[in-house]
Amino acid sequence: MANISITLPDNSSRELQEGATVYDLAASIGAGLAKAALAGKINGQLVDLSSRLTDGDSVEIVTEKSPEALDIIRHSTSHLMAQAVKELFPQAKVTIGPAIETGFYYDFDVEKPFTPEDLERIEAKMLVLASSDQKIERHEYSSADAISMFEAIGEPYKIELINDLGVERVSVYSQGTFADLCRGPHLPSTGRIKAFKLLSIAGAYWRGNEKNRMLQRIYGTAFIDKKELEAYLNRLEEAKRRDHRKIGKELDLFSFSDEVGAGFPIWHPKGAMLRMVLEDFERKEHLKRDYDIVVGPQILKSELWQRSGHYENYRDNMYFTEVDEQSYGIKPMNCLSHMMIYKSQLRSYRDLPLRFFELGTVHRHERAGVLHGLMRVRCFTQDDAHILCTPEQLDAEIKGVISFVNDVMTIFGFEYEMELSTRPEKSIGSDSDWEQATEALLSALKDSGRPYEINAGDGAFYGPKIDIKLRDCLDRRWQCATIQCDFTLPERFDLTYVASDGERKRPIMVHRVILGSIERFIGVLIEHFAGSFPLWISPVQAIVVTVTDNQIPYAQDVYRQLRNAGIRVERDVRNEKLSFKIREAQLQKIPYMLVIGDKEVEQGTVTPRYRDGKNLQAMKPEEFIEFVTQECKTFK
RNA sequence: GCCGUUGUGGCUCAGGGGUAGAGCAGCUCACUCGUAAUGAGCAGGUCGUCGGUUCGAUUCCGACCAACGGCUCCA
Repeated sequence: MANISITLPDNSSRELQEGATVYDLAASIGAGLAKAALAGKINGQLVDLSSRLTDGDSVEIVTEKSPEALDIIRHSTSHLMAQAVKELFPQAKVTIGPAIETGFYYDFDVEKPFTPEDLERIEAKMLVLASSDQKIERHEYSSADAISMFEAIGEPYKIELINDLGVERVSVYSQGTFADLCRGPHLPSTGRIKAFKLLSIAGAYWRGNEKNRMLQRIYGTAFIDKKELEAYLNRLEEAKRRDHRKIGKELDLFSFSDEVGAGFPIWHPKGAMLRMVLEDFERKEHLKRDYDIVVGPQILKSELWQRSGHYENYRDNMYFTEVDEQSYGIKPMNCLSHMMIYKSQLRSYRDLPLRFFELGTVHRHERAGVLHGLMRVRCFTQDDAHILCTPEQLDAEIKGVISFVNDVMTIFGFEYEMELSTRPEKSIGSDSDWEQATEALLSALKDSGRPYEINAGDGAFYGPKIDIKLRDCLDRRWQCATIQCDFTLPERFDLTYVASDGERKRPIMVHRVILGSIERFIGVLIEHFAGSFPLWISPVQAIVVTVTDNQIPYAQDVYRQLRNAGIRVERDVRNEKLSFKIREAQLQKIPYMLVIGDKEVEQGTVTPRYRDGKNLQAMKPEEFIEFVTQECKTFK
């Protein structure tokens, strides 16, 4: 029999008999590797261990340590789940079941939705199937054969998928009596699946289209071993503990009320204080960067929204009101009044760029099912600005915004990623406008030296945009900042400036937010810090705590001094045990507890206890004021 | 908007066809006690809303509202 030559990742080569598989290659290298092998990579393409090699292939063995391992394990686990579901619910129709970032899911078409008890049964069945270590085999068929096969076993969704694929041949993976259309690759046998858990049941539309039938999706996750699975499940628990809705209630920051309406947060004193600190910070930072602060009204005539195109494209998300037979739209965006400010006088190229900043509160009628704590609400305040500039200035302005975002995210300690979104199907504006705007954003992204991704077709209807997603301490991503180019609104509103040659020219408008919305950003902050905010943004920075009633007059005096100095301080002079008061302040995550007993009264000091349990040296109240002031200056 | 789950005093939750219970918080009293819960007593709910079934519903059924997990959508 002829020999073939295979190249390994270290560039060494190996001779094998013709017809050898990836597994044979692993076995020829060593028994240990053969045992650890999960899949292979031939010429960069992920394949099964059973794949045959041909002469000249370069091959890599995928083991648990390979970055691709997790996806393969999860994908095979989703098949295992489908197998279990088919055994328990033979009438269920299988659809698709991919690996995702945090695990996997599989969508089924069933008459009756799954119950939590079903989930337990399915998981138990999966354990049995895994321990029986069934071989997972790949077979190739012509599309026509595959279709008749799936017709015979009554799987219409698979037939639809094959028809849409429009290819000659398809692959089918089988394990036991279960067979599924799939590109693969998969683990060699079900016994290789060692650590998984089914997590939740949800409705999901076939092919993600809400006009299609709703399927039942089961989410699960799988890891290389039990230890990693446990670590992940612990992280889920930690995320639950940090949930901003829970902490928001515990720290008395905000609430929602049926009587007020869904999606309308009510800001309690401490939450409002947190907002105020952020808003003051933003005003200062914007003034530093030559923005002008402006203010527009909450409602504007409907005719204006018609002119802007919002009425046409965004009406379903808007609230309207009518007074004296005049219809008004409650603003879902702040751009219109900013444009009217621009239009209020004749502008020269010497005036540009103009940067109008507004902490603009907007209302958007989001669909009922999408609301989520502070992350998705119907009334929120954007740190919104519109930059009007010449085409020549666009590049520098966008770069300026990106550096602004970077400065702010560094202060809060967030990592972030950038994405460019291009023209969507439903849009206004000419092709050339879109090209020019997209080009400007792209060049700024390239110049930033940071990695970025491209989301084709995900732009706003009036222009392309850069979205900035920050990562919190649990590695979750949140859309906050966005920079949107707009060639359309200046056109619609006939915005002009007089250029150096005396000609009237059209400015470009850039819509941008840094934090995004104060509401969402606070939600992210709460979860990131688990409610233990840095001193500079803590709504309550310190609390004066007395040991007994004897110290009340002095404690009041200290409280007054701190208040007058602008420290956000509270006092707890209740007739309670010190340990009880410390406990309450601790649960409120107040950075400093200023303990006052007889000793402090005598010496005219306070003893600050940080919320991590450590005491600072006893110090004079004015020293504490100085200390807090300095810390806040450096955003600690 | 769609699928599923849930909805009991301020909070966390138990209960269940015959007109409601705990802990915490609140209030009162006693204790004046130095770094995560002092003790005793009191008070507090038309069991999300509106209909239906029933001699009788908070408990069963339906609609609506809201929250939660997703889908779709988005700052």
